[in-house]
Amino acid sequence: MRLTERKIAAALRRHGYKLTPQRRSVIRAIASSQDHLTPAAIYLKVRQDHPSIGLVTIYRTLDILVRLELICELHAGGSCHSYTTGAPEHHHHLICSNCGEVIDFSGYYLTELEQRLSRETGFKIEGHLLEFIGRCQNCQQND
Amino acid sequence: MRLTERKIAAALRRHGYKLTPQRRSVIRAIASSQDHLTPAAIYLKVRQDHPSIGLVTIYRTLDILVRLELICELHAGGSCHSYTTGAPEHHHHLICSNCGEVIDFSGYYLTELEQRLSRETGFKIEGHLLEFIGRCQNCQQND
DNA sequence: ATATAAATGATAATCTTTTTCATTTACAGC
DNA sequence: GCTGTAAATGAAAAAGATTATCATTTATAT
Repeated sequence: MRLTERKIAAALRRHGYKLTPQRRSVIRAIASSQDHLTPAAIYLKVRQDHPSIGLVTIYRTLDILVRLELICELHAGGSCHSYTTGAPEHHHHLICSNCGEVIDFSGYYLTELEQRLSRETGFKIEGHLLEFIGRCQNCQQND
Repeated sequence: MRLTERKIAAALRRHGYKLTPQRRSVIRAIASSQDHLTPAAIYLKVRQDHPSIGLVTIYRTLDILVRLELICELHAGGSCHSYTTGAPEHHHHLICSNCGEVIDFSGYYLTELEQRLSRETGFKIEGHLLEFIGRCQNCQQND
């Protein structure tokens, strides 16, 4: 279950940030997309509503949204620095290497492995990054 | 078990690439470091041996080494585009969020999860990215 | 020793991301 | 509804990161 535009906007306000039309538009761009978008791609989308928006505003908004964990940054498949809508619960991603579609999956926990690592290395584990990359059904057929 | 400078160099040659002093030096920079280095950091290190080396050579060498899977690219902890020595077997990384030390761990397989995802989504899974981030023992003490 | 394809470094071009700062705006409080 | 104020925006430029081009150099097979 992905966060909707409404929920992201509400969370922004709840944290004391102003809800400007530009920010709304950035959120909409991300929330309305099945796949992950780079800052430049978001910029292009948002400019349809706000022709005079600056790329800076995109970067600033993305920073905040990532920090509040309302959107996720993806890494697998060569595309660092691209973003997709967040989700309220702990989850991971499955990304299509062809079309970029992102599927969330939850219910998988790395607690045991985390404990093993902690025990064996003395690390105090703070987080992890787990992403799968593959071909979605659609892209398999059209090959 | 990490690949040594020797092994990486040998593998390069085996794949038909020339073993230049510059490439040797890039490999040494990465292999001799406990943690992960950005292209710029590698550039600085290598310039001690090769004051006239170009940053381009660093990028070109990194490209090749990644493609041959002789070095790994790290993503967790904010530092995309940084590199550490590869390993001959399937493994994952544990990265210190403070000093950047990288620990490899192996013996963990995601086959079951992979099958579940494949079954549930129809994706043909090609690979994955699993990295943990945390504080190493040293950095926990010096806080 | 030599020929040759591959690799290098200098330079410039192209992105991408950050800084700075004057102007504008969302919204809390009245 | 107004209004004051801190926060947000956009323009412009600076700073960083990455890639392209090309003449020169070099590793290595023979």
